[in-house]
Amino acid sequence: MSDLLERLRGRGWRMTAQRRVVAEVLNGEHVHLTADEVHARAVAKLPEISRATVYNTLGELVSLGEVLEVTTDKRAKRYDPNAHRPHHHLVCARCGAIRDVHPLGNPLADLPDTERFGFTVSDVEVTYRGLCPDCAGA
Amino acid sequence: MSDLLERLRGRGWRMTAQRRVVAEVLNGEHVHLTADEVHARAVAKLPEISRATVYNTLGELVSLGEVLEVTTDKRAKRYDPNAHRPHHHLVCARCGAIRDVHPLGNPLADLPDTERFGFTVSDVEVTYRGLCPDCAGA
DNA sequence: GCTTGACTTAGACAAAGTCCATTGTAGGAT
DNA sequence: ATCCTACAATGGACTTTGTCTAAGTCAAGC
Ligand SMILES: [Mn+2]
Ligand SMILES: [Mn+2]
Ligand SMILES: [Zn+2]
Ligand SMILES: [Zn+2]
Repeated sequence: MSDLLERLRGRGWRMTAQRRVVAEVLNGEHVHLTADEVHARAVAKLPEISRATVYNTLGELVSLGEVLEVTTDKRAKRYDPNAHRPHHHLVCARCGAIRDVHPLGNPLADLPDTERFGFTVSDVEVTYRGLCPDCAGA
Repeated sequence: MSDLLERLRGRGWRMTAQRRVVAEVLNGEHVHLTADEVHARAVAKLPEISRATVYNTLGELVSLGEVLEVTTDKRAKRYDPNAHRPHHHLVCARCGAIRDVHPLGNPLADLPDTERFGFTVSDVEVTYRGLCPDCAGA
């Protein structure tokens, strides 16, 4: 998305080949790649890009609110370019496939005051788990 | 809980000092310790217990359904002895405090068929985030 | 085209977790 | 009570994921 790149340049981001490539890799719907996966795809386009730069760039994109960190997987964080429409995730317990989903209702409203222990609750993260059609299809 | 130990012995678990100590450490409400924290507390009661044994025992307790793995923290998995009453978690974004919570309603019902992509959805995991009273009180 | 501070790099380091060969022991058998 | 043996514990090597740093490179403004 050159949209994204424009926006970042406007925010004073110095444009480099490495950052362009990372932004290109993080493009599309239902994209939830680990840092290593991003690195592997970036290397295919720009062989000399380093792991550290991928980590740095992902971290910056997260700070800037352009990419979300998702932790559906207990092993590695995943990076989600769909940061502008709030959503939750549906994960296949067998193969790990991840889809963006948009449930009805607001789970925040379902948490009664008596269950808040005085916390100021500001956010909720929901992960649905099950089997994808491929993995369920006997 | 000797309840737990009894149940496990009934299932053919060989009872050892190490397993007893790990089970003792995992006792109480709102307990969500990392493996290393479990190890530290276990060492206080049984100095020679090894890290590997703590990991093995926690893994077995999870397989047996007696302990839940919780991943509210992106760093280390946490182990939750409250496995018999389904619940969700409320996490302080600042200090990491974790409380068990029991929301109303069933978030599974809030996911329309059109948002299921053919998945067989069987479970949902909800994490509320905010600030605990201590961290919110400036 | 210079200059310069921001960016990139390779590799060391760290934290969380797994694996394995060896040693120890719980609990049934005698 | 003692023996046996399959199961469990141990320490350390190894892997994975991520962070940090010192030195080299380059985008962009002048
Ligand atoms: Mn997503
Ligand atoms: Mn819990
Ligand atoms: Zn699947
Ligand atoms: Zn707090």
